[in-house]
Amino acid sequence: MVRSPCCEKEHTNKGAWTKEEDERLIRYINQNGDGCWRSLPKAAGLLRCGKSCRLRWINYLRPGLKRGNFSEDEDQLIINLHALLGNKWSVIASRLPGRTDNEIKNYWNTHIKRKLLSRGIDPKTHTSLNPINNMNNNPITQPQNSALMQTINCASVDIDPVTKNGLSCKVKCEDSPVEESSNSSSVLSEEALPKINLDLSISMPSQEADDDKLKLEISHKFQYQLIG
DNA sequence: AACGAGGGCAACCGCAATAGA
DNA sequence: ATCTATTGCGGTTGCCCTCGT
Repeated sequence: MVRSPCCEKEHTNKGAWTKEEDERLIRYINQNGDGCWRSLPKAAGLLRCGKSCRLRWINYLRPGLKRGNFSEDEDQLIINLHALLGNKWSVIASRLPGRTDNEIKNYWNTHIKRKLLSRGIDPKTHTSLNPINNMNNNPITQPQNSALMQTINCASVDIDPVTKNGLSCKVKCEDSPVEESSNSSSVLSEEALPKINLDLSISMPSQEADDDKLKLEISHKFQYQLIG
């Protein structure tokens, strides 16, 4: 199937937005609301592609955006959520009011990655760059017999009542006395969050599978269990 | 003061997901 | 159920600014 271009490329501006373009976009959305991005540029009198308008509005113009430096709490929250969700920037952004996925993605790539590396932590897997530490401290990524099915008991999961996403959870491997907690500081109060108990069965991938794949599988299983 | 390197970030691109006809 | 249009997401690019030499 041949996809049609999202806009007439010959007649659209590219690059940095001017003050006048910003004002036009804000004025139009204030009057008519956002959405229907494809027809918006023409209606608003902008020589921009709809995607460009959407991006500009979502990332810079819409009200309620924080801008400015990230706090230490936000740093930690991003790290925790990334450990749980991976590069799901839009989901991570939904947990940080006033921050956009693009902003968080940029911040991750320019600041947090380096910060974790300086602490000897692999930003991709969130495990120690020293393999000996991983063997001792991380039961989830610890190599297992690939023929076995390992059961991980999920003691409690905090659920966001709006998104139905799990915010944090405690998991414990059956054969491990150590309780691992993915500690994410929640915006919502503890009392506001209903708790559920569930059991997770996760089939451990073969030893040559990388940690990313494993995390993804776990994350997907969580989502499946919570929604289902 | 001039220049180059590196970092930060806004914006673009391509693809996947979703909506709706 | 299928096809097409549209939206949304994540990766990448490229410009601009700052800092070191």
